[in-house]
Amino acid sequence: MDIPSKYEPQKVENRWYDYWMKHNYFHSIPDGREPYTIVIPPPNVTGILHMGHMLNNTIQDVLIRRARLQGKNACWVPGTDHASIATEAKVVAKLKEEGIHKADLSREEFLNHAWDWTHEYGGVILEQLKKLGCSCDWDRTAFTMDENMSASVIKVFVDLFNKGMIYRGYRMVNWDPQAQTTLSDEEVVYEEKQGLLYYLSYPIEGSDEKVIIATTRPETILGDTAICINPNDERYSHLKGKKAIVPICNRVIPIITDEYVDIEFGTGCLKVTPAHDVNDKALGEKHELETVDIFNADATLNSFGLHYEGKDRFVVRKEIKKELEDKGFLVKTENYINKVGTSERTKAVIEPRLSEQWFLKMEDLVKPAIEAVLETDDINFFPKKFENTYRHWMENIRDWNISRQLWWGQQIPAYYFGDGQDDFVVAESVEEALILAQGKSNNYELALSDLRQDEDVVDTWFSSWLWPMSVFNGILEPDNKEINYYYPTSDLVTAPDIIFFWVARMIIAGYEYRGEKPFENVYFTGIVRDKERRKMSKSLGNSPDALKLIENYGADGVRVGLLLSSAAGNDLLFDEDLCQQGKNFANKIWNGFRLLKGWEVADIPQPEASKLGIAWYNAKFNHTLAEIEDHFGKFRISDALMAIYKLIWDDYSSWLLEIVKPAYQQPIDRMSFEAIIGIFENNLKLLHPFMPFLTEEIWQHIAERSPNEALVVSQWPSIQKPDVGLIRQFEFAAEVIAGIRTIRKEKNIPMKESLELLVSNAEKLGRDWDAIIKKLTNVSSISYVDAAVEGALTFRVNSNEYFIPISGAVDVEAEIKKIKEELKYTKGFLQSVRKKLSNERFVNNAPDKVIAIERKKQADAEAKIETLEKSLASLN
RNA sequence: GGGCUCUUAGCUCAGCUGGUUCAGAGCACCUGCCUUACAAGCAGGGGGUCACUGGUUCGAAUCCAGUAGGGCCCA
Repeated sequence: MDIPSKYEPQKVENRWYDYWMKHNYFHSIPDGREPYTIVIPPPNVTGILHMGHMLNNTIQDVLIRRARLQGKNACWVPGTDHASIATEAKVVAKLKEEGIHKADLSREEFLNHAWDWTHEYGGVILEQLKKLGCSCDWDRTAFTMDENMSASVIKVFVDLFNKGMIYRGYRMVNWDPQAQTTLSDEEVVYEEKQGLLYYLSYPIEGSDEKVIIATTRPETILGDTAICINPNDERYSHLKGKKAIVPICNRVIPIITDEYVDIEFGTGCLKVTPAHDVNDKALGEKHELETVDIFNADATLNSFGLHYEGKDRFVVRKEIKKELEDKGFLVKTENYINKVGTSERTKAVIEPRLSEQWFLKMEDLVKPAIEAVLETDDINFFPKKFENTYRHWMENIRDWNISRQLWWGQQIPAYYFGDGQDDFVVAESVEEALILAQGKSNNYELALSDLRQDEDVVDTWFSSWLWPMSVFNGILEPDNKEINYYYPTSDLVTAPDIIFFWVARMIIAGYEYRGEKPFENVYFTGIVRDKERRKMSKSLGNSPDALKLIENYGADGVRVGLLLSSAAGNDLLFDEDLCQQGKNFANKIWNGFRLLKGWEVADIPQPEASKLGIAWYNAKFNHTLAEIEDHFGKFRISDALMAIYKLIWDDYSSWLLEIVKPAYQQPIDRMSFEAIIGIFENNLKLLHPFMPFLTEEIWQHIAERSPNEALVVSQWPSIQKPDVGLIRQFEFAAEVIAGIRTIRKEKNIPMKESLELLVSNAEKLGRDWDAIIKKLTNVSSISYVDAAVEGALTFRVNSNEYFIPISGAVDVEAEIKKIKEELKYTKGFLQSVRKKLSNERFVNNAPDKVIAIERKKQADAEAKIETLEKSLASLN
């Protein structure tokens, strides 16, 4: 048959993915087998595949495919989340392009647009995952705004409210004026920005004196309601009890004292603006100050901004500087770098803003979640170092602001029936709300039309924290067959930057709603960076096109490239060369397969070399398999891959195939051939989780297979106890082979020219290895001698000495020099071992095992020195 | 400013509870080879005071303390 000499992934990948889908291999239903479950970290519904997704989902696919091969009931649930801020921002932008303003739409109209958008773009990323080879159970694809998912969110909200854990509060929140919504602390990114420190003078009422304050935000003076000084600051003690006049608006404000003020900072005088700064708000409450809010929702100034009304805060900053300067209030400015909070999503500068919000009390909820990770090890983090991060956050947790001033998401199920602070009820439906409201208000005339539902939606994470339960409908039907079978899930694979947003909260929700962990292990991947260690991002444009990579290197090549360099928990410095390495590997295996395919099989006796080679490989395979299992157990995915890579490239291709390969145009014996096919198939099984397409393609080429014999559902090899002695002997033989090759290379003796080998076999290596040595080095005969051979090139392996007589002059001087060098090194080594052994404290304190090892070192070195000295004597 | 973490070959990283897995891997590099499976390959080779300083120990890349320099998270 005609097989191309290069593997062509583009031609086979779609075909096998379709085949897998057609035969439903990825679909899971509960049965008697052990479940192995992963829920995908739902990507943003508007997202497209980027490097982080590729890494993350490749790892999940490796885990799930391996579990499937191990005979577990593997279930990988895919899906997306509705990402309220990001999606709403995109929809608003798109509508704007079409000349439609959100403000002109009703909630329903806007949501229709958002759903249209979701239906159009929502599936894109999931389709891309298929290109990568992800073996998700697509029948289970979920979306955080699916009907039952939303119903779960509402049910949980009502439940927590009824338990007294959700409350309304007037809080200083992180306000994103662009998205016009609140952000959690975790969604705020602090950036260093070059700004100015403005020194402003405020007149003191009834005197000519002035007081100078320093501020980074001069526009907020219009919201000032006090000046604060430190009571211990003698410079200002005479101002105590007096009043100051705010420039421009001429508001008369008290001068208060509080130790909060840092005497060293600025002038030691602080202007207090309770509506626009968290610390000032605290001061305001303590000293019962007035609160003057000068901003509109979009961060333009309101009527308190006087003649600046309607202008943006940054415009006002410039203009007010000029006005203050003109009127003589601006004393000076200094350059000042301050950390400014910005929105993770919109990049807008965050405005601290007083706002009415819904909060979830965290203090009690967090307790079982802390215990599970840090005390009982019910849940394991890989790498473990993230437990510290987790601990720090959990032990200092603050209440969760769960409301968002958006429309896209689950609308908060609170219904207002009056204007009073407490005139509301919380219920799963408006009908239930009405009954509750009638009772609460004692007004049985209340009608549905009297109820007004809260405008806000809940935070997207308030949906996704239920994900491991809600994808199995475990909230609405807590005792259904699926949730009972699949929950708790097995492994979660995610990036460390959402450890608080998501991982911690899922754990909290899991214990609250099922009394059980949501997953057993959490594997944190690294962050994908470019070669300069910069995080890959759209704005930097340093992220390669994921699909283009797959096109160029094949999905398998990209998967291998990503995994090879991603040690657990370390950031991955992505380099396209890595994908090239993956592609090369695919080609290597492909050609190994071509070699097998090209052989003619005959019923002839099995050569000794092949027999021994195969026995050795089986030992080596099992040895490596044990290593691989160990790596998987510790989530050392890249190490597992590297072990397989070396097994296939070095042990299988470079050694075994060369050992059994028949001479040109000669047939191979049937026994060896069948053994090699079996070996190759086992290799393919180990590799399948990493390179699913290539391995399935070759697997199906090897033999006609029925659908239930496909590689994707075959059986992971079980470990046999390896013959360690065989492995050690092979290593010795390999050193002999390398020795001969080195001599060929040094003396420029071509492979075609056969050599004679003589050996002084002090190590008593079995003669059965001779056949392999001869075959791989083109040695015509191996003879065993007791004394050194004159006129020969030599090399040593341990205390064995090898001689290669060659016609022509052997450089005796060079041989002597070589031996002397070896002798010198070995003697030095022996001396250090002897020193150790003659140290009484070492012998008394070191464990027996260590001493035995040292004794062996000593004996080996002594034997080697004897050999060296003998050969030296024979040369002289 | 607080917490966590890291520093090992040119690059990316292993190195578990101190002792032959102790100085390793892959890539890159150098030198030969177009040897009919594979030049996307084969064979061979060079390369590191384990950041620095001290301590504990019979013994330290590994444990402890300090110094310098990175990174992450939180304020």
